[in-house]
Order: sequence, then C-alpha cells, then structure tokens
Amino acid sequence: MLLRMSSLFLRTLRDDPVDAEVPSHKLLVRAGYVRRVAPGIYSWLPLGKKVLDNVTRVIREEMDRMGGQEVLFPALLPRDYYEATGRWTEYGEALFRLKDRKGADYLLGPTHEEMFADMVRGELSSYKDFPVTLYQIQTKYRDEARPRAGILRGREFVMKDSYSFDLDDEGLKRSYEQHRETYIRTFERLGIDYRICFATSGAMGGSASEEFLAPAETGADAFVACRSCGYAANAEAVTTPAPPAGPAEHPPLRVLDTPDTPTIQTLVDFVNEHYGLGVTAADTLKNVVVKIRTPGSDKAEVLVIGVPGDREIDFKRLEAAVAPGEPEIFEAADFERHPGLVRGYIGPQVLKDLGITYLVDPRVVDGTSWVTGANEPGRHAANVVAGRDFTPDGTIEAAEIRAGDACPQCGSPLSIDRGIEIGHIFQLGRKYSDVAELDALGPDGKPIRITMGSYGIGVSRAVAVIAEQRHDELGLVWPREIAPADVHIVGTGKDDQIGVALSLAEELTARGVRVLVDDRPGVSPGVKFKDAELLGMPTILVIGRGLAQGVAELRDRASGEWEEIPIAEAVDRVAALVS
RNA sequence: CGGGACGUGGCCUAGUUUGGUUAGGGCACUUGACUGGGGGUCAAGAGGUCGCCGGUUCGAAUCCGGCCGUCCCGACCA
Repeated sequence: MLLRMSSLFLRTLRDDPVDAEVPSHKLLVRAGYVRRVAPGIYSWLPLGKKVLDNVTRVIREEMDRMGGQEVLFPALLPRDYYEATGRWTEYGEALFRLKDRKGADYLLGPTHEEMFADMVRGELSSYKDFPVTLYQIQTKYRDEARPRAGILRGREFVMKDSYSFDLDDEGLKRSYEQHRETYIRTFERLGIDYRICFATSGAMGGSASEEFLAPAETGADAFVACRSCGYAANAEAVTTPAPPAGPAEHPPLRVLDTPDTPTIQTLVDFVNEHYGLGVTAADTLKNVVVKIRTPGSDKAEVLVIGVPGDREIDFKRLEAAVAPGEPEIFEAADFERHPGLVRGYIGPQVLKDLGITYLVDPRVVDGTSWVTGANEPGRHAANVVAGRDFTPDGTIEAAEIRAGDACPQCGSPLSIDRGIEIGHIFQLGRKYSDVAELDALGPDGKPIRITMGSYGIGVSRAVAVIAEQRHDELGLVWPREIAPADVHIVGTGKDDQIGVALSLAEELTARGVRVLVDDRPGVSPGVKFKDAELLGMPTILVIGRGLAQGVAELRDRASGEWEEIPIAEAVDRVAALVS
C-alpha cells in the first residue's frame, strides 16, 4: 500500500474545531480523519477509514478465531420484530423511527437481539445444531438525548455484536468465557488500556455481566478498583460488604424533641448539643421514599430506603438495583396520600404497620443502633436498633460509593475512576428466546429452550478510545496494527529528496510495508514534520538534508527517539520494524 | 427534558453594547517570486443570502418579535 500526500484526499487543520472538547475529537478532526456531518454523525475520510478498517479487521479476526460466524442484518428494520419484545415502546426516544411510503413503521436498529434470535429460530431446529455463535459488524443508530465527544458517543456508530446460543447454562457459561478471552486478545491487539469490571445488565435484562472499560478522564462511566486484589466494578454494580452484627444488648429506644432539624447536619448538631449523644452523620439513618414504577404500566409501588445519614442516594445505582422498575421521586402530593409518612422525620419503626416495603443499605445489620426519625414532626428517636425496633425487608445497593470504601472482596480501600465502555459481555439467558419461542428439539424428542449470551464491542468508539489514550501534545500516536500506514516517509526540500523518498516508498511497498509518503513539492519541512506528527504513523523516515551524505533519519513517533541511518539500509531497517 | 452560550466565506474569528460608505483579520486555497530542518516571507487573487422569517427605520450583521439550528453542563447509552 502506497499513499502519496501529493494526491491524498486530506486536509489537516491548524486550529481545533470549536465544538471539540476531548483530545480524540480534536485530533481526529484536525488530522483529517473524520468530519462532522450532523450532531453525533461523522464521515470517515481516507485515513480515518483505514483506521476504522484496521480496528474492524482485528475484531473480525479474533471473532473468527473463536469460532464466531459473521452475518449481516439490515440496519433498517420493520417494527414487528421489536413489537414482540415490547422494545418498540420500551426503547423510548432513543429509537430512530420512520415510515415507508405506505405508512408502515420502521426503525433504524439500535441493537439486534430480536433479529438474531429470529434468524436462529428460522434456520436451526435440532440440538445437534447447537451451540452456535453469530456476530455482525454493523452500523447502529441511537437517537441519544445528547451526543457528545465526537465519535466517542455518536448517534450513528459501528458496533460488533455477537450472540451465543446454547442448550444449557453450562454451555452459556462456556460461550461467555470464550468471548471474555477473545475480548482480552482483541483489546490487547488494539493497544487499548482497559479494565474488566463487574457490571449490571441494564435495560437488556439478563444476569452475569462484565464491562470492558477504558480508563479516561473524559469517560461517562464511574468504576471502582481495588489495588490489592484486583476487584473492579462499574459503580452501579459495586456491592457493599456488610459489617459484623452489632451487640445484642442496647439501651431502650428513646424519643427526643428535635425542633427545626429537617436535615442530617442540623439533627446531628442538635442532638449533640442538647442531649450529648456524641454522634456523627454516619450514626443516623436517613430514610428516603421513592416510587418504583413498572415499565409500561401506571402502577407505582412505594418503597422506603434506609441509608447511613452521611451518604446520598446514588440515583443511577438505585435505578440499577430496582431494574427493570423505574424509580421516581416521591413528591409532596404523594406524601399527602400517605399520612403515615412524616416528611423529614421518617423512621422505620412504623413501616411494617403501614405495609410499606423497607430496604436498607447493607451496612444496616442486626444489632446496629441508629438515630432516626420518630414519625412525628420535630421528633427523632435514638437507640433505634436494627432487628429489635425494626426489621428491614432486605438490603439494597443505592447509597453512593466513595473512594476509600471497603473492597467487597478483600476489604482494602477502593479507588474511583472514570472510563469509557468499549465492550460488554453478558449472559442474557432466555429473555429473547422465550419471546421468540426459540427451541431446539432434544434427543428425547422434547423441546429445549435455548439460552443466549450477548456481547458487544464499540468499533468506531474503539478508534476514538485509542486516539484518546495514545496521543501527545503533537498529535496522534497509533499502534502499528491500527495505523493507516506503517511508515510516514517525509521528503523535505527539493526534487532530489522527494525522488529518493518516492523510490524508497516503492521498495518498501514491494516488501509489503504500508507506506505514506509526503511527496508534496514546495511544502516547507516544518509543515511536513508537523503533519507527520499530527497524523501519527508509528515510524517516520526523513529524507532531507542528510541525502548528500547518504543518510536518512529514522524516528519513532511514540518515544520521539531518532537516529541517522545510511539510506542504503533504510528499507531493511523499516521492513524489520514491521515484521 | 432542565440550565448556560452561540449562529458572520471551507476552518478559527473581529464587528453587535451606541444602526450609517465597499463586513475586517488569521488559517486554508489559487498564481508568481523568494526561502528550504520545525506550520517561512513578499506580492497579487478567488471565495459571503452575516442561521431563517417578519417587524422598526431614510438605512439593520447590529434594534424588536418569532422560528430553526448548534455547542457546553446535568438526567440516559457500544
């Protein structure tokens, strides 16, 4: 492959685009890899297309190595498939919907579970046909409320999605492990720094689930990590270790007059000053009322959640904990309908009598003593003991996570970082096969309900993530396997240098090296060097003022190191780097 | 959907507060000359419905009204 800058469809920009915030966005636009067409929608220019193709190729090779079989569904889909699983309505605003000329409803596929399940049902019917794993590399469409960060999070994006179909849970587990290993190999090859995090399965349903997160300050997902044991989890999936049970004996419950103490801090100050309790916010039990709505219905159940008073409810964690239910704020009008709940002074002591479900943070174990509401305006209760004065209906992971919280595996302090989700694997189970009535006929002549796994990699996002992780102040720094070319040959100065650069380029091309050569006449060396650094090929070969002495410069883009080499050896040296 | 900002050649922008000749600059582009190792210099050019519609006015990029669009911060996702 030989690309000549003199004829390459490329224009680099000196200024950052005004709408770009994150480095990958700025650099991919400045280096002429992508151009914005509409919010969250980008075109790929020749160099960008090569990068995208390289990422795609790596993913495809690893999927094929695993035994996956590639298919391709349409992006434009009729409504019926998504009607059956309820997602035509459930997917909500994020679904691109359109009508054909007859007025029939269509959508642009945001994901393809339904199509895969249906295809397998149509083609396979015997237990002998399983297991099978199918995948596709497809453009997906999601009308995000707010696309941002260039191709990191667009409304149109390329995704590899695969689905495993197994006869039993053990098979599903095997398919899941295979994908896990394949993803590890894939991201290693792509040169992406990543963490495997326990995850919640979110809107897709299903059970066991892990996310591959690329650490980045600009990431949308918070995750925790433990230095000592390697535990890592998405913030939504972090579990809180329960402390040991408290002592059996406690002083009796005591109701206190606490006027004007609507917040935790005013309460703590008041009881310490007037009653000498010596408590902190962490000794109080904050009770938050929410409504949990079942999707697709108007019914909402009232739920009270108890968390230590020094912690806020993390709404994202709450949502994950109650999924597929949807939590809603309990408003003033709701309090009027439930006179037993005294706003600001709710205590768990009465919830059983009110018939309201009470879930607590895992730290609230039997034998722990709390300061909490007394269910009367202006009054709180102290020495309220879990297991004696109230009995929760269970625990819930809804309290915020903080750096320094105990690791659920080893107890060491956790750190919190941000990351970009680049892959997600999970064991879907039978949610879609139930809807599709996807069965195989077993050896005994009875149907076996197929169990599915679902696995995604953000392909175009991976390009942005690589750019995000591999750049410096000068420009992009592509890993060799992903770079548009192996070597960027710069011919500075006059015709001699450019002529030599071109002939070296042809020799290298003949050796199977992918070459980008800057043969633009009349462009100053400074411009060519800047462009070479911005574009980010891993190796830069300069044919310049050393030509008269028969030497060239061989530069490593990532380290910035360079050496002078005889031009006669240049082809061998570069070819050796590539093999 | 809530909050904030903005809309001027391909890109980045000045001008708008206080209406007044031909809307100015930088980058990029074309031509010529010089230069030739860090986005070089000089000269000459091409390129604009100032987001759209309406209003006020002798006169609107500028003031008023409406609409559209975009970006950023929050609630949602490969």
